[in-house]
Amino acid sequence: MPRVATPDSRIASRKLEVILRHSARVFAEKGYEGASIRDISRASGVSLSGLYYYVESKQELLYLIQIHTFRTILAQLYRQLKGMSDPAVRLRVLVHNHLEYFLRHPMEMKVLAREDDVLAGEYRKDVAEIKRRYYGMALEIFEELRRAGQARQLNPRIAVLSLFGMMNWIHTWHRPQVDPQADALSDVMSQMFLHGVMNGHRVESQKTSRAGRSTLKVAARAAG
Amino acid sequence: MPRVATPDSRIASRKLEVILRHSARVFAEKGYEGASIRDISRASGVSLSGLYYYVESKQELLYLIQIHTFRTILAQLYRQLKGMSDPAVRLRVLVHNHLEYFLRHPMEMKVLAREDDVLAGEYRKDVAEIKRRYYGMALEIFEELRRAGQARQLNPRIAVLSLFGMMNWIHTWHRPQVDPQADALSDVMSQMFLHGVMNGHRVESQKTSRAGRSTLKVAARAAG
DNA sequence: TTGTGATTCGAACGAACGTTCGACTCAGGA
DNA sequence: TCCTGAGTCGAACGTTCGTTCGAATCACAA
Repeated sequence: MPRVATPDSRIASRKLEVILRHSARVFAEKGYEGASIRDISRASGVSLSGLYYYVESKQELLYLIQIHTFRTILAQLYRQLKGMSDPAVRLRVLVHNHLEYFLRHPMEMKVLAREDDVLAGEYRKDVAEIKRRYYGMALEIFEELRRAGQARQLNPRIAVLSLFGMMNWIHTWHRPQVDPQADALSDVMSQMFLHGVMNGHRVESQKTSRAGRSTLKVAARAAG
Repeated sequence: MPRVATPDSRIASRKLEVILRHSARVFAEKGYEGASIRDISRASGVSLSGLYYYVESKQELLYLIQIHTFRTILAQLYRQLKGMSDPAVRLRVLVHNHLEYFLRHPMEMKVLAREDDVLAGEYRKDVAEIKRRYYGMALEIFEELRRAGQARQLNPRIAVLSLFGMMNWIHTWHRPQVDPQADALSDVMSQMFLHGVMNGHRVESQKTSRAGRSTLKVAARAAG
């Protein structure tokens, strides 16, 4: 069953699934470069050379983990957005979908967030493309928010990438025993993104904002 | 001059400075594990064995980069916060200080953000401690914001870590030629953190918030 | 000039790396 | 019974890894 070209049919093999699951754990724990094929062999219970029956190289291991994770998240997102039209709700769905998947698959999440630069060639292009599709979805939703007259005049690229930053950084600090789970967490983060942490006070005008900035400038100068 | 215990006196050596600067670049480009001492030797123009006159191990290279960066950021922050009392301004100072340093030292920033788990033993403890101090500063400022009655009832840990997520994620996407510089960027991110991206609409009440959440639940169920 | 400690480096160490190869087992069809 | 192809693995390949060591060079005080 393995040895085929398309990633999806590859994953059809039960044993490859097991290998990928253990690989994700090992990559998450030691990083891609820090993890050795021998570590993965030991963790998955497959002999060193046996791994190469299912996979062409260490890079392909990482590629399969990344591409499968992105595909799944994106497919779930499309399904959940169907029928939703209110931009604010659509954004909350995106956040919830992202966090729900990430907290259910913390190892894959860590690998996705950290091993961004290591893939090369066709692997890299493939992953970059699906990632761009995902980013595009978020951007679209934010633009809808703006068109609906609800979002302020912000650089959309920065707004969306900041949102992803909030979400993806979770892998560095989230402890399941201590921190809120996906439902509560996505509520908080959606609220923060949409309305910030401040209370009833109105948003500063552009003018006050400028004044605030120059305050910083003065402070910086005073501090040397 | 080198071969001394305290990191600060170590950096007093000009040549060690050069080595650390090139090390940071190499670590940023290939990751800690992916980078070899030979890469660093080549980049810094110091022979392979020559490096070990200035440094005990590859780990110490990473340690010196991280500890020096944190020390500098923290010291600058203390200086700039002196005399500022308005919590909102203090927060903006923190954000500006963070981004200003990070965009001026993108390599160190990448190393700090990515190589969080690789240090061991005393190195690890040292870095963890100063990082905790930095996090504590942010937490304090957020609590001031709350005491001043300005911040909503949010889990402070999540709020602060989300802010750091926004800021630290920058290393994955910021292109100096395309994206705003530190001043503009810290304005946008401070505003986003404080007031969110939404327009004049009032923050949803707790009740509407719950309704919003259950909307997601229904959507998730409908989507299977 | 000689001696000394700081600095630099070429060459080598053993260990670990990703990958390959040929042999083996085993189930199922002829 | 024999053959075939999928699945599995031990052993080894050549390379690269972090680190060490002893010798060479240097600046400078005696």
